[in-house]
Amino acid sequence: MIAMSDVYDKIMDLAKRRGFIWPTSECYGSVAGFIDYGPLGSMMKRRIENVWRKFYVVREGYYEIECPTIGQEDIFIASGHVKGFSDKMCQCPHCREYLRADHVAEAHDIHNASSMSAEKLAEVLCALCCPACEEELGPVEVFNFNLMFQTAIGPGSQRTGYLRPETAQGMFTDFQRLLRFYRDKLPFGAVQIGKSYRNEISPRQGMIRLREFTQAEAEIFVHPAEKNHPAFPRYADYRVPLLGIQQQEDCTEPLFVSMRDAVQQGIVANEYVAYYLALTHDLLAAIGVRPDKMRFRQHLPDERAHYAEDCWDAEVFSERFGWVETVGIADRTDYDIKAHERQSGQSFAVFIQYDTPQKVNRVRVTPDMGALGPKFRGKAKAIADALCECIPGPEGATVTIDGEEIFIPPELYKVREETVDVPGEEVTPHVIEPSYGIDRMIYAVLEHSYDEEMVDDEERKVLRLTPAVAPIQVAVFPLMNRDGLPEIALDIAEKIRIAGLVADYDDSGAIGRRYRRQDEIGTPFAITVDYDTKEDHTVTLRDRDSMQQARVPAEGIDALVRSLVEGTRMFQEL
RNA sequence: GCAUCGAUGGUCUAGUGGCAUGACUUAGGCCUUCCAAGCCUAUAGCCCGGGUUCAAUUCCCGGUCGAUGCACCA
Repeated sequence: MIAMSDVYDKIMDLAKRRGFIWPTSECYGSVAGFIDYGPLGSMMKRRIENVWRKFYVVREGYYEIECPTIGQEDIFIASGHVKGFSDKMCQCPHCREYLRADHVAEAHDIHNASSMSAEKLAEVLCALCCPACEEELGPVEVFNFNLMFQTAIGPGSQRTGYLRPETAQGMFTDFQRLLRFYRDKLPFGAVQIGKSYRNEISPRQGMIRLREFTQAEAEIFVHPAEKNHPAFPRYADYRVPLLGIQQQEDCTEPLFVSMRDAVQQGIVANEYVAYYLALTHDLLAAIGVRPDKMRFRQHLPDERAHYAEDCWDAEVFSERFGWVETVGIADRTDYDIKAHERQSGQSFAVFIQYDTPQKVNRVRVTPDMGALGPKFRGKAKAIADALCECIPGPEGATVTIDGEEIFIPPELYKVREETVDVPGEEVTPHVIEPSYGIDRMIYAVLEHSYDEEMVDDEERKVLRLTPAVAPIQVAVFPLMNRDGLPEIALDIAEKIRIAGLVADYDDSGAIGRRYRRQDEIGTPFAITVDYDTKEDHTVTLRDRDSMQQARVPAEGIDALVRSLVEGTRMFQEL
């Protein structure tokens, strides 16, 4: 193994040269925080997204939706992004440093700075010194820097729109439609894979902090009192490294426990969260993130959103960036749904029918409108409504209308005690949210797959991508570019393409060079047509990782490669 | 955003106030019977804008991108 000191540089160099990732619009000089996926990168990204779909859409049955990347202001008022997704900042007039206004104040022992208004903060800051240049700040303007990209919808008197900072809101705003789609039953889930946007102040770290990035998010709506995942046994014995609050406080190694134990011991809040911790571990491993470079870190109480019951980040270790948050898994309770109910004025409740209707005794007041009407005239309706809500005493009932207490004698209404059937109840669902950063997953896979080794005194660069995510699954070569070999090879490549795989045909240069080209872009298998092929209709099949070759019949090679790519057969068994 | 440093074909690199090196890669050809062999040929470059100068890739200023530190990271 060769020293991987600057593995990031090597990967980004490879990614640029071979068409995985490019700086965006290079002819105009690029923009930080934006990247282009080249031909191989796009294919790899699509394949990673498809692995994700296999887990969430196919297996979990949470169907995918697709919402606009631009949303109207109400959405983000409800979500809290308009107000909360911004920082109060100011600029030092002396050194022109941008400062977090509340942080400066708090550094000078001024409490509650984060809850102060901009005006109040400016007042407080006036007498304080800049932490950068130590000059007195004096009168400064405190302004909000919102991390959302703002835009205008339509011409003329325009409505404000924002580029979404997360895909999640689409699942919330479509909640009522989704509920009907799933025929009014909990639990159900919906997912979305798409672009999100955050106007980061200073994006660095290449593709780790982007201003436009791809998220894959699932919102799973569950009954608030039923947080046991129906398929929990699937992962009950699955073990993942958990860096809980306790381990972080004690600075100890992650616990390696089964999901069953994690829930029983109260490390993880409930089965749902635990289930998606395990599923995430499973999924990341399936795309090629190394299990020994993965851990799940629980949010500490002060970094967790106040409404979140439990929150974990899947972190992936990078030689360059250390532990990188790649997936967030949170129990967001009913916060989002309640917020959209308030903002939209609509009910997002779910009516849950009981197995058998419950018998409930209750007192029912029936106002005698024939008597109330003539007596109270305009107030009669309000009094009648109030009577229905109150519990009358033996002497009569007292209701309050517009602050005025009115006594209603018993002869103006009837009281009946009755037993009614209550068929069910309305609940506000809780939301379990696994949220994946696709771009970071891609980077992690590239970094964990990159390898160098010496072969015959030459450095061999190889991306050990799992076949499930490799952009090109098989290469087909004629050993010589003559004697009818290219025709046979082209024919094989065509058959493989018909079988649904991406095959790269290459007849240029020495055979070893062609193998190396494919090694560098992670193509797991290569087929070479040689002179024996003409005699006995066999070809060599070469395995990228071992560089071993097997002689196999040309007939059926398409099905064989397909099963190798799908993992139903292994090369070593050939 | 601030400070420091950097930017030469796709990649790595030499060098310069006056015709810009070499290697690798790539493409075409010759050769070649399984892991970057060899030979011939070709393509391709001084980050962008302004200034100084007869002349700027080179010097100066501004910007972009990248690295590092600070700040920021719901």
